Amino acid sequence: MLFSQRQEIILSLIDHQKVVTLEELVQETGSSESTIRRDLDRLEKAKKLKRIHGGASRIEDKAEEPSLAEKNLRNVEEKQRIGQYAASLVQEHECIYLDAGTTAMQMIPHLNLENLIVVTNGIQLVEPLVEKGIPTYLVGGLIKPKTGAMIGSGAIKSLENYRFDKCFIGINGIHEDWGYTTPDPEESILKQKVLELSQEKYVLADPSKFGKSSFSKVALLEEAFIITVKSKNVQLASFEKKTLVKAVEK
Amino acid sequence: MLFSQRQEIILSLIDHQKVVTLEELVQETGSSESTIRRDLDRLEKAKKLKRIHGGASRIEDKAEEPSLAEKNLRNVEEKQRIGQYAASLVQEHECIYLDAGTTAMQMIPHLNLENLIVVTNGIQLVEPLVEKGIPTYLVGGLIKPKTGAMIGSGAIKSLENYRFDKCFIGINGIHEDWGYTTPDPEESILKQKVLELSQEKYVLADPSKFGKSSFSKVALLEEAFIITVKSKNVQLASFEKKTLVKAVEK
DNA sequence: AATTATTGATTGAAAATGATTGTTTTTGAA
DNA sequence: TTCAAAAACAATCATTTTCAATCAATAATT
Repeated sequence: MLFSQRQEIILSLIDHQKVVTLEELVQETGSSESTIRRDLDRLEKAKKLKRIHGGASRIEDKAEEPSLAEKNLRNVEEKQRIGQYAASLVQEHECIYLDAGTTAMQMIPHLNLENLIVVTNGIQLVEPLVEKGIPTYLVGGLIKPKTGAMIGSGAIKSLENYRFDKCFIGINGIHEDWGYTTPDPEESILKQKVLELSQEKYVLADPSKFGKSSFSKVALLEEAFIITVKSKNVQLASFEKKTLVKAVEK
Repeated sequence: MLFSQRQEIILSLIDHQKVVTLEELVQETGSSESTIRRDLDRLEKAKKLKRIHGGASRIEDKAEEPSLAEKNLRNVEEKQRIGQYAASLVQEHECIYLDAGTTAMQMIPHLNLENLIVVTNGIQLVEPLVEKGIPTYLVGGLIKPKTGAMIGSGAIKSLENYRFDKCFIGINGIHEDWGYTTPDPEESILKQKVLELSQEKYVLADPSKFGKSSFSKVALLEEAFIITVKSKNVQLASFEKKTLVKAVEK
């Protein structure tokens, strides 16, 4: 059996059950213990999993899971800058959509406007919004346990009651050819619907998202504007040909 | 069994019930006492829990303030009893509605069923539900800042996608003549809709609600069953003439 | 054919486990 | 309160499991 086949088995098992024993993997692949160990070594170096005594476990890219609460504290500063700029685009009397996730959440502290209405699908955004005194609508639907985002057909249906002046959505990958992508198809559909319902469309993404592409396609580059921060590691020229890109200073 | 698997069991138990005995953990994991002790040592060093004589307890990080809903700590014990009994009425494969508010929330710890689906309009209920692994749908709509409940026409519309085997709603006043009442007309309409969509209808109310009536009428007494606790201050006879009343022991 | 990469088996070392020990803490009856 | 029995504890040991390192055999590449 080829390494890539085994890798697939290993990662899929880990993905489904969080931890997997060496023995299970030997069973499942028919390979020897030594081989599996070597595979695990490689996959650990590639940061695809974490080796533990007796097997391997899923990589928890965040230090700890504070239940549903705020996590993903990576690139906070960048996200704050993006959020600040994005918030400056919003004007009084507008109705805007904020996507679930940390990036759009960073806009909230800077939303100092009267007569603003916010719609979101992220439970985490509700509390800061309400505390700011902003009238907030939450999209209904099934709750995605990991992220506290609303998804599913109920959420889509729920969305159709609204129209937005502007929407601000987060994204996992921005690729020159493949456009905006995200890992969860359910979320992808929702984002598409939001874009459809909005006059002005903004995608918020820190530089780490550029050049990457994820499983599920949301939209083409030209279908939304991009807000990001300047970074020497990312060449924006090719993206700027297709859409408006605002890169704020660090 | 691998350490990480045990860790998960241990932490989840502690998370749910605050303290856990060594014996319980031995039972639950099938590992020996020695092993569990060592696990607890490790987890204590990692600040994931606090060891106590006989087991371990949750680490009380800091004052968890619910800011959005200053939790109504009145009559907690009574509400717990009511919640416990109400939860015992729920069966597998059912789809139930839980009203926003502390009383219905008290049902959650006792909802130990497989294949249960919960719909709620209370944001506060989401986290405990999700942590229990219960598939949860949140009604969409406008958020009522004080209570974190979803209200308004959007919520009503959002509700119409569902049908419930049972619903459990909280109420502010139960009056012999005026029936069930609540102060907020918006909430009242929502509760009416929920009752309409449910097969079996339960109103949860501690004894302080009896004989009172509030601004907005939800339904007549006979339109729902009542779950409360026994109290010498309340004469239930007149209510029992009109509907089924279950008064659990204190 | 020679070289390189991958594999499975073997080895002693390291880690984890369960049982046992004697000690400390808790409990409850005097 | 005091004291003895019971329960829970940390420390230690022998056993089992898992580990990394090494080696020879096989497959792929040059």
